[in-house]
Amino acid sequence: MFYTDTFHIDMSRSQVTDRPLNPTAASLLGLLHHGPMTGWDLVSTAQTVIGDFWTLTRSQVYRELATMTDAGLLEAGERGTRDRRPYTLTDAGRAAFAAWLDRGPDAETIRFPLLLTVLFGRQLAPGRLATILAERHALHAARAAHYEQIDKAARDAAGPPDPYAMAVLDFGRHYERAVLDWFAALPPELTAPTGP
Amino acid sequence: MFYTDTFHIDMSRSQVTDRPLNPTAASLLGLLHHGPMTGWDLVSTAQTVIGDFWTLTRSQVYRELATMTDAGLLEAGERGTRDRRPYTLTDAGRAAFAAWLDRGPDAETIRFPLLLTVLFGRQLAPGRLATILAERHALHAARAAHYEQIDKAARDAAGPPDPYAMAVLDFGRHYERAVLDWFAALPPELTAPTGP
DNA sequence: TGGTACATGTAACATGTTACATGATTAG
DNA sequence: CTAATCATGTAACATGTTACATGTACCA
Repeated sequence: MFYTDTFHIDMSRSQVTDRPLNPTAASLLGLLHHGPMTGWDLVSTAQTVIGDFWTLTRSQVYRELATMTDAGLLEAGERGTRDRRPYTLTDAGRAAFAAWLDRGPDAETIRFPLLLTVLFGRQLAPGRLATILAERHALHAARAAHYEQIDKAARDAAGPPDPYAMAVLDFGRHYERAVLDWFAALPPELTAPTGP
Repeated sequence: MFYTDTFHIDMSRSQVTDRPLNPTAASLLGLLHHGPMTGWDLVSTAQTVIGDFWTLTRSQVYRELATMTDAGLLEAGERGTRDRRPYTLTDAGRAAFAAWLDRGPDAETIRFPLLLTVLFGRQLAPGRLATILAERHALHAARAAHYEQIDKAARDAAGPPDPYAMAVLDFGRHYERAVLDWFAALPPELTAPTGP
């Protein structure tokens, strides 16, 4: 096999212990505080809970679970039906998460390809930029509406909402509203369907 | 040497031609429309022109320049003083850039580690989240002020400002203002220095 | 009994980051 | 002539993405 003879891979995995967690791995640990979950569960939970401001893929999740298990931060349970394998936090995992959380966040990275398009927009055919902007605008309007809807649902729910989760949601609302405002403030030269 | 016997690296490089450009590579092509530049020039130019919404590192730039040269999108000039090596757009490079630009932008990715910290904030020691938030707030306030300053300078400059560049700058202003608004709207439970 | 949704994982590759090595030019 | 800055690049690694392979359980 190709995999079994790449010994250095296992070496690097076993060294994970002394490297600081990455935010993706840490998030998985954070989610596992609610109880054992399988990779599948984690992917879908993460998607809904942090998916709006943090992307992760299935592959990544399984990889992080494997390395964190090797590092002793997680314990893999017995495979159940459909090969479901629950992962449980260990004390080391809990400690690693607490340490990560307390270190404070890194700076955010915004990567907004639309701004590259705008910056180089003069080189597009007349009207093409306007089309692109209109498409993007529709997308952000939909997202903004989506957030408002979630916000309303959370407010209408019984009992006081979790202020931490609400703060995160509120960021999404502010962000999308800012993007919409920006669209609205664009000069007609850029948004005119016939081009500048 | 280690490098010379990894033949497959050159293979993958030569296949770059038929894969679509990535936004980082495309941006370099975009910048090179103003004339030949060296890797160093590109790094510093990119830093100021797109650095606020697109990160790139020196290593990345040199790598992209090498692969794009192999793919025929660029032509490497003679090394000048201090080994400065200017890269020039080829017609193929111009065409590749135009095609990339016309395809329209991908969706943006926002990765905001602070939101992870907030989401898991309940697990921090009392007051710690408030401290972190205050630090971040200061940082964003500074950035917002910075943008306003650039905006003012651009407006005061002689001649009409480039509407494309202004639109990009304006996004930065909207974004930072949204972040500041979000901070201001956070509930006291999260921002109280003694913790919730 | 056959299709769809569930579930796990590897392989291969693309992109991003950090650290290191080397040398040229310029200012003092 | 020496320290700071300019300039290029490789090495090593970390992270992110896409495609592929495999099999299970449920439901019509």
